[in-house]
Order: sequence, then C-alpha cells, then structure tokens
Amino acid sequence: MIAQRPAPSAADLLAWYDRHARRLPWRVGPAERRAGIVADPYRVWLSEIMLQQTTVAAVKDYFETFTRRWPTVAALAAAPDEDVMKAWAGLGYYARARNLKRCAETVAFSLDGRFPSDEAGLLALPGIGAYTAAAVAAIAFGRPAAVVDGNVERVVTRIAAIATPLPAAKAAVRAFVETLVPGDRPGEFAEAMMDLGATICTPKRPACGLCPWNGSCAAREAGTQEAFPVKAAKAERPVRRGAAFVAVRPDGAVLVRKRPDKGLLGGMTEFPTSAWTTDDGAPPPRRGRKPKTAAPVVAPAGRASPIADASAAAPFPAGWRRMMAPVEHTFTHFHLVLEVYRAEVPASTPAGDGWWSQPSEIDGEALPSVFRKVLAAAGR
DNA sequence: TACTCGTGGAG
DNA sequence: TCTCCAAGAGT
Repeated sequence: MIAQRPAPSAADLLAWYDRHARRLPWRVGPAERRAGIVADPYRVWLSEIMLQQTTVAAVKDYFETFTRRWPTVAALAAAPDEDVMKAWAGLGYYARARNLKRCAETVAFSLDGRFPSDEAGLLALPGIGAYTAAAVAAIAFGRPAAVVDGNVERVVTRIAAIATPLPAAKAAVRAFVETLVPGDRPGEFAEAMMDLGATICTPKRPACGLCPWNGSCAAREAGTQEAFPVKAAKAERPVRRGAAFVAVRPDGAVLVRKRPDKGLLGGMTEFPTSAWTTDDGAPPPRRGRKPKTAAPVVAPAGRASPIADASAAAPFPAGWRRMMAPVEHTFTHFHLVLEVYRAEVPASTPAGDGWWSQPSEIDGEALPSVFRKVLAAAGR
C-alpha cells in the first residue's frame, strides 16, 4: 500500500513565509505587525493595481513616487488626471491609470474615503476584478478570500496536477484554494502563495527541494512540474506599420498631441503618426464610426516612395526627412514598425490640436515607451 | 469565451 | 535573438 500524499496545509506554508517573506514597500513587515500596525488599504490597493501583469521590479519606483506624491486616496482623487497619467507613463496598460483615478474619486467622494472591506464591494469599483478584490479583502481587511493570480495558478495546477488548460482551469484552481485559506492570517497566506510561486514554484526549473509543500505535490511526485500549468495556444503576433512625425522648432520644442481616451495607449501623449497598417496592408479595424475619407497610410519603406507617402500622412507640409532606422516596438498582441520622420520647422508653426513641448518638459510628458523610442530615433 | 491592452527582464 | 511572461481587467 502506497502512502497517500498529505493535503497541503496553510500552517506549513505560513511557517515557510515567516522565514522567507520578501520585504516589499507595500507590505507590513513582521516587526510592524507585532507592533500592531495594520495594512493601509490605499497602499494595498495601489500596489495591487500596479502589480497587475507587471513585475515587482518595475513597480517599486512607481509605487514610491505615487505614495510620496499622493499619500492618501483623497490626495490621489484630487489630483489632475493629466498628472496621474504622466506619473504612470512607462508602466504600461494605461487603462489601469484611468481606472485608478476613477476608483480613487469614487472612494474619496462617494464612500467617505474608505475602501469597501469585502470582495463584492471592491469588485464594484473600476479597475478591480476578481483577483484584486480578493487580494485587497485578504491583505488589507483580513478577509478569508481566495486570492488567485498567475503564481497561485501555477502552484495549484502543479500541486493537484490539474491538466485542464488555462483559463478554463481557473474555477478548479479557485475551488482548491478555497479549501486551503485559513481563517487566521488570510492576507499573509495569500502573500505566501504568491511568494512561493515567485521564488520556489517558478515557471522554469522550480526549486522543489526547498518547497514547504513538496510532499503534497502531485506533479512533483510524477516528475512533471514544468508541464504545468497547461495553457491554451496563443495567437500569432501580426506586424503593423506606420510613420511618426517629429517636428522640431528652432528652440528645440517638439510637437506632441493627446491620443483618444479609449483604446491603445488611451489618453497618453504621442507624436503625430499615420494610421497603422495590418499585415495585408489594410488599415486596422476600427471600433467606432468609419470616417468618410480614409486616413492616409504610409506604405512600408521600400515598397513605395516613403517620402511621397509620408507627406500625405504628415500633420502638415514641411521638410520631412526619414530617419535611417525605424522604431520597432512589440505590444502584447502585435509588433509595430514605425518609420520616423523629422522636420525643422519655423518658430511660428501652429500646434494645431497638440502642443509644443520644450526639451525641459518632454521627459515629464505622458509619453509611452514606444514614443520615447521615436524621440530618440529622431535624435532628440 | 476570446480579444484588447504595455513594458522590460529572464531564459 | 526571441519567446515567454508578471500580483488581470474590461468588453
């Protein structure tokens, strides 16, 4: 008779966590906890929004900047949208910043400055989904919520050898976690699960020898750790092409404008660009109403005369000159190749629907990474 | 359910 | 170099 694997225990994981917890700026450390300090829901919420699909390393500086500048949800709610977008620039997924601001306003102005303490109340707020609602409820309010993120999915699909591909397996993962969540220290339990996934139960070459649950893991017993989680096949990444235009005044100011609030890089700042083509040369599908006349599209360099096409897509006639190397940038679901054009223009050139940004101001603009590459490619 | 939505670091 | 992917949410 072969001994059955014991069920994983929250107590074992918490004992491991007591020894190996990562010290992170948004966490209440053990010493503080002993001193009776509890988590600040604002800081927990802010960190969880920033950490959505984003690494701890990338978040740290932004978290420090935000909490120093806006120490409370009321302060964030009172800030101009534009300042928040500028502070978020470079972190990606800009809908998070828009929802962050809306959520802060709701909490500050409609909820008396207090975050809801239960999952349902949190879930109703903009930018807060199943994961974040559970995480804030558990970490900030001590609720025994089942916190399921990518780390937890990996840990649990291995422990229980769940072969159903994600995201279909999500319900089974959540059900499993619900059987484990302790009534005591549920927030630390959630942090422990995530730390375990981040440091021990890693995607490649997990350190099973160091895992507090290695005796309970079905995948490890079978030697198939790296086969989990099973994921649905991903779609291929198409290539889109376009042109970006950097107009430079004699004083060094460059012309920028604000992108539409919705969609890709919504609400952020950009250099004027042509429409971006899809693989087959057609313009990308539009969500809104079709314009009566199609926007001029720049053909890929080499296929037609880049200069001639660029002049049609440029924001205004000028001595546009194409930079040698195009900017390439990979988004989640497509790869972008942007030809960069630059022109020296007179001081009297009107800004149109945009504005002129001085060299001393450009770094502070809400300029996404792809357009910072454009700026660099234009030699600014 | 299946897309859309960024970025930069690790392997 | 290139693929994967990191504390997901909205539609």
